[in-house]
Amino acid sequence: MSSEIKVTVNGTARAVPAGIRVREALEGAAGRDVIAARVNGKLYDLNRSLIEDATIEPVAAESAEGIDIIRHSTAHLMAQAVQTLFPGTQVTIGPTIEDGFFYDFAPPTPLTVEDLPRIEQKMRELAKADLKVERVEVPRAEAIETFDRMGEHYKVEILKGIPEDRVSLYKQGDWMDLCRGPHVPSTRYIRAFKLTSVAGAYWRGDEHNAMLSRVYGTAFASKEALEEHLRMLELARTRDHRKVGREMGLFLFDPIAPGQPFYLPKGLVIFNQLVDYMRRLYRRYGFDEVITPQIYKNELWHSSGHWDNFRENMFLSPDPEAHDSAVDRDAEGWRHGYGVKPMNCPGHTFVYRAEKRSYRDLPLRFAEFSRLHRAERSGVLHGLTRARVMSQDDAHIFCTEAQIEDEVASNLTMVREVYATLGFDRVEFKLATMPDQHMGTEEQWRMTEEKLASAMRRNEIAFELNPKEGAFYGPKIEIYVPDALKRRWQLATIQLDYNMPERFDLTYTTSASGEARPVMIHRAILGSLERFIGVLIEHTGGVMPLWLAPEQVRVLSLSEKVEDYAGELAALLKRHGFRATADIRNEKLGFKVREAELAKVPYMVVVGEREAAARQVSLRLLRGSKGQTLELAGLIEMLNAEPIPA
RNA sequence: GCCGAUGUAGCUCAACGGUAGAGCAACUGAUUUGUAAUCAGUAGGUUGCGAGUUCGAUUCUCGCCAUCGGCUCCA
Repeated sequence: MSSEIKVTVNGTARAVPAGIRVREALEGAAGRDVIAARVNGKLYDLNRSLIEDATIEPVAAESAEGIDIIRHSTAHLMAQAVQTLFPGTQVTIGPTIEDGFFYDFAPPTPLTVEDLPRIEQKMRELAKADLKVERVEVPRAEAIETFDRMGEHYKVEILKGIPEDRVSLYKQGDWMDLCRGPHVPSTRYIRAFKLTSVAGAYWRGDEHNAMLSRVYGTAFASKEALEEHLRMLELARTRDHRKVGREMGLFLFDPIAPGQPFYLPKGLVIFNQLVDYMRRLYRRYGFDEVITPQIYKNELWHSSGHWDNFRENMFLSPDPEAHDSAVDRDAEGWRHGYGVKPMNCPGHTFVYRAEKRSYRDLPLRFAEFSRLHRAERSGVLHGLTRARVMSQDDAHIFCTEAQIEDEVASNLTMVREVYATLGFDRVEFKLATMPDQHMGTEEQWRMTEEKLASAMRRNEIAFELNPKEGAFYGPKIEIYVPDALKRRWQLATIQLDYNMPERFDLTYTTSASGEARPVMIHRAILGSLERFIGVLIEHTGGVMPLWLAPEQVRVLSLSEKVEDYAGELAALLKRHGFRATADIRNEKLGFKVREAELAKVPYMVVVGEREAAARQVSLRLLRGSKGQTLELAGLIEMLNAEPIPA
């Protein structure tokens, strides 16, 4: 090894002594905001020594990589604080996540939220102490011995699973952790963080393993960025659909029916408007709507595979006519009993089989909005976004192999149209490919995956791969939508299914008078109406476009004298097809305006004696302009001009 | 289901080992109102449910139910 190496920074190469630290090698390029560096493409600590020629790029704290490093270092800082405060606590893993980090601990007694302020305080002390973060490489066997001596059994288990002979340890003060790195040069670089919650989490995500205490937190390069993030979280809290739904009188939940919403009149307006919208699209895109039974004999679920794969999530009932309706679900009474459908697909195969199908009939597109019930485990319920009953804008397309691409392409066009209409302007697509457990040959899979990819390319859709995440019966396109609060939701999916047609022995007559098996495409665009409405409420904060607004116009009367005029106006608006009400209560205008604003009524129409005399209205828009005076015809015209998607 | 927390009036919250209180909402009355809360009064609770400890439980303990934050699963 020569005693000099060549480093290239910002395109300028120079010779430096071997063993120089990255920070020194960067020289002037390392400003105060640089926390790490990319060395020959790999992330390095600033404190790490260089032993060979290198091209070095500084990594700024604010960059995506920089923030990730800060979060990881903050997780370490937190672990150090926790182990200092709670002796006997073992550390496990502490990765960064989408907008923060967590660390799983095995403490003598579970951590609680009350512990967070103390932990944060200790973290601040440790950060202030400006502990140098040092990387040490040791043989794996030595690391195992070290952690074993420390009583860190989880770390030992992790180490045993690492293939490399040498591993890196990070030390700060008297604390040490196994870590790939890189990290900030010293704890002083960690200045903007907040611990957000504690939760139980299983070791390695397996419920058979020990329950650990997971502490979530977040960290940013600057206090300002942290505060911005906390503001977003606060906004998310105020927009929580469970809260907004109650305030706006859209739906309610009651312990008498866990996980199932009671749609109140106003909430059902939104539901029905969405369904109507999809029905209009179905006419244009060639879908036929059907309604299939809600409750089937369990023979169906045996055929479809749901009995084996989905039974835990189904509401089952013994045969009410059986003499012995045993409570044991494996007993005969249950096997020959009934199950409430959790999906529409098996039912649709019967619609397909209603006639002998020919290639000329295909593609057949059956849509259904029926309610589906799934016995979700109690701990996962979450308002409308995770319910036990839902209606999907579900459809199953039966087509030939050759038609797959066209059908998928057409549905992708529909997906984009729907999301653009509903105000989700960014949509992300992923292609989930063959999982390890799958039916059919690898060759078939590659071919059909290519069809899905090609359909996306035809729509000029850029997509990522989601390797091995397809269903066992076919690949799928996963569609993600980020909402106004920067959270990603998966609502829509398009899935190919070779399994269901097989199980129900579906066939069609080919042009050569032969028999062939159709392919089934499962697809939903809004996904479940319930979840979609929940997401829509949080996306919009409850402020709906006119066509979705439960109450579109509210006429606010100024005094008893114009009560009749207000009532007449509301009636007129209703005749024109609008959802209008009149607020003729004995209250001041300011009070009525406030209530209409809180109810998020898009159009407020104020009438006093002036307006009544001239047969006009004074218009106020939700969170917008006020005081515009209009003739009645002008008002109707204005309302009619609002877009209603077709 | 598992871990942690919570459950008091329709809603938001207070109280506390000694017969539960406020604001908003509701109802009644006064006020007749000009673009985000007019005033006064009335009514409203087996403190989630069930046990236990105690002279006495909303308060302490246990079980159940539900909810919240996660795990897991998924639309």
